[in-house]
Amino acid sequence: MAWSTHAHPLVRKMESIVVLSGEERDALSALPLQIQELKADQDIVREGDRPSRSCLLLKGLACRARTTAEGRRQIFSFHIAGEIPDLQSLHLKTMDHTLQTNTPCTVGLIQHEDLRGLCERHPRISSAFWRETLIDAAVFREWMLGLGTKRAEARMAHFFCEMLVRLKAVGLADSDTCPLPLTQAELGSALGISTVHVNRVLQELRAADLVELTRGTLTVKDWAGLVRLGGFDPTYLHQHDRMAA
Amino acid sequence: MAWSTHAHPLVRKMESIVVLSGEERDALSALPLQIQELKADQDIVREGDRPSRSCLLLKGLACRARTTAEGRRQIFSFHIAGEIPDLQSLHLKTMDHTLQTNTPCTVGLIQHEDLRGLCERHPRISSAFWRETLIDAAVFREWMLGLGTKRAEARMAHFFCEMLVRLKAVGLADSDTCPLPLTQAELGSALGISTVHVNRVLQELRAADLVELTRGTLTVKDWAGLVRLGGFDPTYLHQHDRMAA
DNA sequence: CGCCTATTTGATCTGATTCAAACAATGTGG
DNA sequence: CCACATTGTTTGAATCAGATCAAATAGGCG
Repeated sequence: MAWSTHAHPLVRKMESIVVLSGEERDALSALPLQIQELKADQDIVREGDRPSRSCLLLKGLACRARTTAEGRRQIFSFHIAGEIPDLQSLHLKTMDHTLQTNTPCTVGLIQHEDLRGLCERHPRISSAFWRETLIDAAVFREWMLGLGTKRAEARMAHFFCEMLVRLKAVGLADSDTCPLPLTQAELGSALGISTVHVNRVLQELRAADLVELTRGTLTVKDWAGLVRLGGFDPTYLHQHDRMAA
Repeated sequence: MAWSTHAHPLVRKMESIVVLSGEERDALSALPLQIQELKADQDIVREGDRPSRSCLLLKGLACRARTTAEGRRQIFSFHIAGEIPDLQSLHLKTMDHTLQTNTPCTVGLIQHEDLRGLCERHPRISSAFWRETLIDAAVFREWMLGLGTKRAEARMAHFFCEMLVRLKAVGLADSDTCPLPLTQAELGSALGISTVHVNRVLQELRAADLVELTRGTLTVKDWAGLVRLGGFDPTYLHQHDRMAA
């Protein structure tokens, strides 16, 4: 049964994307992982690095970000268990941004040569990885749309929608609440607004009885309202056009 | 000699990324293309479509964009000859944005099955395609950084730098001038600023003797100054970490 | 020429930033 | 267990980048 939850987080994640054969599942499980425990706010790979391995996130929240010469930071994406946020380094030698933890994390480092071998022997796994990076890009575009065209409340609402949907997809959220252990400053860096403004917008959303965000937990009180305000349409996450076997 | 300019635009583009064997070159040249001539401002693939082929741009300027429910448009990227802007549709069934022409274009449509066959038989071509989509994503991130953290002048300066560098890389620009047939409205949709503001910022850049932009031609008069203003660092274009043979 | 589209200019308004300070939590060492 | 330091949140006031609205001007082009 291709749908079984599997102990290995990578297998579980892949099965949410593509139907795996037993052999493929085994190959994924057999990937040598160098497990590492990281504290919060630590860099995993830095801009300019030329890494020889990629990082499978096993536990915790991480993000990709870059800082301007003027010291302004933009967070590009957040990443949760099962994802390989720097899979791109398999094909792009030099990191053009930094991958860092937001919370304490457990990661499994995978040698690029192992990944390459896996991709050679299992073209459909290769395609699935490729696909993952394409979805990343789709999320970037969606955020761009927000940054370029929407005001702060809409961006924040959209962001909450996205995180809830993504976390639900991997079983890390129930229908209306999920962990979201971010400071308002981090939220601001992701949404492209100042910390002060994050605070005020958050109060608005609270006052409108759309969401509650306290001590690292997001509670959605009015999903339909949040979706409307954020202009959220989950198509871009491509969760439901799974590839055939 | 792997470096020769090749008649086939796709081969030329690929050779700027990866060193090709003769066999690989032949396989690329042999791809069946359905040539099509398009007028300016025409949709090539639309949001929601489920295309069975991808579009190789042979001539002209195209862009990917999406429009908000409120009618605001964000351009995500521009594409030039040799690129396959919707290569992603090979692995993401449903289009989450629209690909459209900015100028009259010549395109060559490639069946997905042909691309898949090519990728199966030539894993290094597959990797190079993957890599292309990863560079796309890197460009998205760079634009996000601009949208989220930089002011209008810097964004515009950065954009001009990027276009000049990219066009130079495929021989469509000389050292300080390149075609850039965009209206100020289109420029605004890309940079996330209003048309009126585009005009004013453009005047500033002109007054500072950084660039000239007239009748579809960009002339850079002070490259160093433009780079400084835009905070432009071409690393993210990954032009120089070409993959080995 | 007259039409349409693109550019330019001016005046006004507003979402969001900045600066500054108060306040609340959370954690640390004595 | 409290005092203190640190980090995160909240509030207020002033300012600004850029949007919006409206109208004038300038180019193409059939």
